[in-house]
Amino acid sequence: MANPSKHEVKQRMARFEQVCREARVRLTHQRLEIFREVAQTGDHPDAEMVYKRVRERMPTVSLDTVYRTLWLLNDHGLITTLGPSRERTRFDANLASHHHFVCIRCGLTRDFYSEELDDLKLPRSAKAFGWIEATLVEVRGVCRECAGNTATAKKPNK
Amino acid sequence: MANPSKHEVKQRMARFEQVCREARVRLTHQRLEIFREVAQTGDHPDAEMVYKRVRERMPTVSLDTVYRTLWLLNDHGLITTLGPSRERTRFDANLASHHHFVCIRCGLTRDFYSEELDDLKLPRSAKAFGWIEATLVEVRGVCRECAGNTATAKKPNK
DNA sequence: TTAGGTGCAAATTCTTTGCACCCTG
DNA sequence: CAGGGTGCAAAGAATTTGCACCTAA
Repeated sequence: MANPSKHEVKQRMARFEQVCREARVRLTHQRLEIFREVAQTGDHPDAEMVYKRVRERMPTVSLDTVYRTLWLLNDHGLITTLGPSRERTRFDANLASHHHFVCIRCGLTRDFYSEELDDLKLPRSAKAFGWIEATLVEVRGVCRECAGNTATAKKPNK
Repeated sequence: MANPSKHEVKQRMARFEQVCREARVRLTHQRLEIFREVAQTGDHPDAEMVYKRVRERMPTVSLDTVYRTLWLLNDHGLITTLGPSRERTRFDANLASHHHFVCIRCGLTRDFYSEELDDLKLPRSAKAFGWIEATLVEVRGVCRECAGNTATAKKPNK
């Protein structure tokens, strides 16, 4: 398993406590356990998975607390989401090899092309996971419209 | 707008008709319009957006037909999805710069590190979209377990 | 003490499904 | 003309919210 080291987990927990204190966010048992669960695994669980695992140690947590806590952690920069956060599935008819620019404020996603990027040299650690079909580069940034217009920004999660 | 050229759209439509015929999938008005909608835009719409736009031309389509058709097109390789298809939001406590290996069969996602990949040279076309915060590489492939065990594969969408 | 946080249950939102009728091949 | 495809309505999932009680600071 490619889980973070004990040391790394400790660092994450420390940062979590620090950020919570600075932001005046209460350190409850639930939050502690929910964060610990995400911090100590390398497999990027979804809310349901976190819920199941935390419940083993803390049988009274509720799923809605897990959701609330995960988004809270996300809003405070303690965790991130894989792929576009809180969005529905989006479709793409471009079958040619291409890459994406994604605006982290409004979600705008545009294709771009680069032969150089289509054929990246990958480190051994990446190849070790299995057979590789394709690599694609996701460029995260702020699109021109959002950069020029603060109001375009997505509302933070409360 | 970075939409595909008229010529490109025509090619996509032609491929669509060809694939449908080969797969014995009926070419209905609905499918034609739904595919056209995805094929002619560069903005990666979700099901709801496709529905709204198609309905302007074809006021009787239903949302469920849009869903069914999009997944059908996906299953036949005529379109793809952005990010992990049909999955819920997944969380990640790894704040260090890193990249992902994603198994296209089972969804396994693992981190890997590469200073070289952290600092890719991007083409001008990518920079033109706006301010760039970070780039991350997504390696798509088949993990070792799935490669060795066909049964692990995710069921195709019916 | 006291405002923020939690669990519960109900509400929403998004997506899928069953069924009778319709239309492509 | 036959069987796949569609629209409708209803079911199912996934996620969020209102509220009364609880608890960290």
